[in-house]
Amino acid sequence: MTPTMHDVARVAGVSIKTVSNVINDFPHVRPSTRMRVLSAIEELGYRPNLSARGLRSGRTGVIGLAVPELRQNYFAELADAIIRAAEKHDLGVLVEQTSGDREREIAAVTGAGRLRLTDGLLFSPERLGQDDRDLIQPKFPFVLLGERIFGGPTDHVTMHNVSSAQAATEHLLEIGRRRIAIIGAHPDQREEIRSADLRVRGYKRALGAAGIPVDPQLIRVAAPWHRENGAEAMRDLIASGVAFDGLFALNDTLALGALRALGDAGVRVPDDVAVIGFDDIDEARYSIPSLSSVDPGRQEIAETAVELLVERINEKDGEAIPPLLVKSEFRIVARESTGSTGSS
Amino acid sequence: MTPTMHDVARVAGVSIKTVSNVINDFPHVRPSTRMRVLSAIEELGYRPNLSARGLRSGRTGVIGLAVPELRQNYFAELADAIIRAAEKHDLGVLVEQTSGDREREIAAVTGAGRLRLTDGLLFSPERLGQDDRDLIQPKFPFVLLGERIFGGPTDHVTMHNVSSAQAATEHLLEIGRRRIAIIGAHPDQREEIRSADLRVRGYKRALGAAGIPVDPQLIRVAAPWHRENGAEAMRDLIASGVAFDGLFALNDTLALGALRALGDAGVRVPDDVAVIGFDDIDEARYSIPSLSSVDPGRQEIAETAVELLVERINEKDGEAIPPLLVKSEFRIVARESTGSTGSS
DNA sequence: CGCTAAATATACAACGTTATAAATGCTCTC
DNA sequence: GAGAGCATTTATAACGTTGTATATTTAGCG
Repeated sequence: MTPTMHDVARVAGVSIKTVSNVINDFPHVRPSTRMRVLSAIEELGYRPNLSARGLRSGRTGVIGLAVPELRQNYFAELADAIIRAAEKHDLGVLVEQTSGDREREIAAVTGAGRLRLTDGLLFSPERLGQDDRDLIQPKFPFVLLGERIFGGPTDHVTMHNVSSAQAATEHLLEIGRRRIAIIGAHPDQREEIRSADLRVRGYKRALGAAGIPVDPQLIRVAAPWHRENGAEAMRDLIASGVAFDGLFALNDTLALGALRALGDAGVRVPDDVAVIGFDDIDEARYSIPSLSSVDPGRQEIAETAVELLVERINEKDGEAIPPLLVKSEFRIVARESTGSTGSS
Repeated sequence: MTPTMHDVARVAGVSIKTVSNVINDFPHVRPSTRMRVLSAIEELGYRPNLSARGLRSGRTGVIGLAVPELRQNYFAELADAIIRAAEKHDLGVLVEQTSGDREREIAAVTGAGRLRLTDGLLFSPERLGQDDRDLIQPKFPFVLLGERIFGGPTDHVTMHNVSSAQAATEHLLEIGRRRIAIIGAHPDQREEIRSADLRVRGYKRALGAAGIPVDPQLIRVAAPWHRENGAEAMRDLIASGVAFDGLFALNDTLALGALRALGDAGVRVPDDVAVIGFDDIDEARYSIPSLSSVDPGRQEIAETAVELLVERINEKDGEAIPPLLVKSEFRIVARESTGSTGSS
């Protein structure tokens, strides 16, 4: 039914290997022969069978991307960026959702699941944490994303959590805020390295540098980082009667929920409370008021991650390059919620 | 390096076909043999090579999903739902972004691109329209999504655009609004069947049934359906001085933009203007005020689409079932923007 | 011209799985 | 306890591509 190389070879009057050579841009093919083959391909509407190619060459041209859920804005935007980046390398992306399920995250790392069809995996965990570091011993090209696990044996692309959180806090300090609350800290103090703790550390560092004491009452727990939890944490904070004039929400989704709760309570933003989030999702530009945020360099993360993965895929067995840790550049985006009138 | 069926067969002391039989749950395998094979698989950490399976069986276990962009909330949620639905059928999903590019949409339909590795394609066009119907002659299992093209030769899953838009408009009428504006109509009147026109038709039908004349000044163009365009259309409408007390935005993104512009202009929602959107994206629940919307049955669309595709994939050549058109059930979700205080 | 070397094309064997058909083993029946 | 008939297992041939080794053609040079 669908034509194969044999059909093309027959029509063009050459051997099937010559067809293969033309398709793979091998050097020594006479222009006239190439022509003949190409027009036969055209005529028959031939397309290579990628399964066969994959079997023979050991490459499928597809990489896997394992994320919690696409309905979370941040991951949708990440997936978008990664698909674009993969495209430049002529790679397809098979998206797997782990739904924040521990077992499924483990399955993804161990290469169970569907991912046997892929040349490598980009993995962004949501449940696995630093304690699970030793689970990450993938037997295939692998790049870790996010900030839940550090020091593993694989390449890792992440952001400057501490310094960008510090910069966000400083942004609030610069506009004169002194009682800066934070929403999104993690309840479980045992667990260490994860975005929440890193960002809280940056917050404390900024306060410390400004000579402002840390008030534990201003550090509010919220997990997971969904809108409702941001709203709830803010309602609690307001109800507690603790005074504050600034808010650093550990991600934009929390910030949007908090914005909602502030609005409900009649608190004016940024007049009474200035707010900054983290992630710079599209939505931040359009909320009321528009939300200041930290752009963690998502595009750069995506491109770097794909490039690293491609390198690992192409790596010869011998030349084991040690695992790389790459951090992308961040940038503070000031909008209305911290008193900026610009329309970025 | 990675073990193959031969290795498993050797360890288990059976033939390779028996291993295959165990893996594929073939009926006639003695329990004791099955045990032996399974433990050999376990011991070696064997995983089937999907390329080889794909080559031999003609199935890859992967379907393609072509959407404009995941960063558009609606498509992220659609992709999320589709990946979940595909999982139930043990299928992976390769996501391709067409970026609203005509050529890329055509490439997707004609099966160019990476999609040769897939068993079938779910396609949600953004540029191709009714005029391009004849381009859709896919030579592989295919299900069309959305409402840009009708009457094609393939299965098609879509929503009740007219009646749900009518219901949305009626919802505004029921709370006493009489001057109902609409945002998101398409500028080009030549092109016919597409969400915008269908939804405008439902709007007109509702007004007609209520004996209210259609005021063309209340029908505002906006395209594409992004937040900025919703905001801009609303600013124009306000600036025009035309009186209105209700707004039906043709999707939630437009509505959120409009909400923003209304807020900026000091118009109270829902007191001065009641607003309803369309799509019921997650975000609608958390805007200020929360946004009433039409839930078009996204989950149902996703599940139906995958099921239809699976049926087409399994279809024997002879039994050509005629193309099916399926419309999912919708539901009006009333929130604050139309005066509802419930917290749905 | 004739010889060598390079350029070009070929035949055939993989890759790891599943399908086919045939072989073997087992359980009945009479 | 022999043959029928089914359950179980196997050997072997595909699937469509690319790599290797080899054959053939063309070009270069003295």
